[in-house]
Amino acid sequence: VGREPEGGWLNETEWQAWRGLIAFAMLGLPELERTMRPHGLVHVEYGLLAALSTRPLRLSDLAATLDMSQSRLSHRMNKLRERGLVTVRPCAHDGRSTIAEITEEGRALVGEIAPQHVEDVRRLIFDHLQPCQVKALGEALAVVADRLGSCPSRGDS
Amino acid sequence: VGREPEGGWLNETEWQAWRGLIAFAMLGLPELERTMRPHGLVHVEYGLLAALSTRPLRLSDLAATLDMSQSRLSHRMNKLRERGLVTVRPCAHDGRSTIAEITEEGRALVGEIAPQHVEDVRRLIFDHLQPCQVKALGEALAVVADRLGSCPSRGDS
DNA sequence: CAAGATTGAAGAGTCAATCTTG
DNA sequence: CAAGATTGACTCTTCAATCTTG
Repeated sequence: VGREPEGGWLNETEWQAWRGLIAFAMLGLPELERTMRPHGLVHVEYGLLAALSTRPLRLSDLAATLDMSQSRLSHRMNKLRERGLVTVRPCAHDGRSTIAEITEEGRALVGEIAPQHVEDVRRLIFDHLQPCQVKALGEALAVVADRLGSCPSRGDS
Repeated sequence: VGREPEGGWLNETEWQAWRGLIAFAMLGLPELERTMRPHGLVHVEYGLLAALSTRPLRLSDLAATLDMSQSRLSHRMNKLRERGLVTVRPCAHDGRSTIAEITEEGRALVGEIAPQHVEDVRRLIFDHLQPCQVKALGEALAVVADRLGSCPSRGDS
């Protein structure tokens, strides 16, 4: 925002909360990216591998899980496929769908990165909070997820 | 993250909080961008104009205020200058510095966008929270901001 | 026609290199 | 040499257009 020109449309408390969210976006997220970069990944690619490490997934479901557009997913999957971290095969039941699966190399990379990533998340956020604060944070932000998760405003094109 | 492969390195509560933060990044921020796009701006450019609407600023200070790298600022300022939304002049006291100032057109654009932006922020976050939740959110995230704001890990190149 | 998926172009962000002034 | 600032190359994201299958 920038502290609105003509007085405050957000009160002092709201302003602090908003500043915190923007700080997370402008400082916290780049910090996560810095951990991924030496491994040749961006954060969302790690998310894809982590999701696939549980079980193979339709590309559509994968995109929905990570709140990505299909085209964004497609570009990321191209890279991951070229690096041999995932494989892709047509779905047996629906010729339109594609199933993505993680490879052994992909699984190994996730295993290598995961501890660093969790440590990042702790160092960035949770090391500084009391359990009750974590709870409050989660409950407050759950609204965002619920509200936006079921919104018509998304979609690829 | 993606719910780590081998069990939970984050407990249930932390997981919910983390999910909320990522949801904000993956759903909330793009929503803000969608409001800016019809005006030919990205969110951070609006932030720059909003900051400059208070008073002229050295580019360095502007970058620090918005937690941007100098090169990122430079690229954005090129665009804003070409569109006539800001002007730039050398600093009188230090030949290395540059002072940025908003133009009348820039000020008008901020005035046009600001109400929509504030409404976005309310609709996304604060309309759904009790005052005490806003307070808790702000206090929890203030730690993040403080912690990351004074970190050695940043810098342009 | 709708759903799943891919592609290419344009805009934005990051990094490294560079330039100038103190 | 350090600080302020700029540039170019490369990568990532978005959007619109397209293709295929149900």
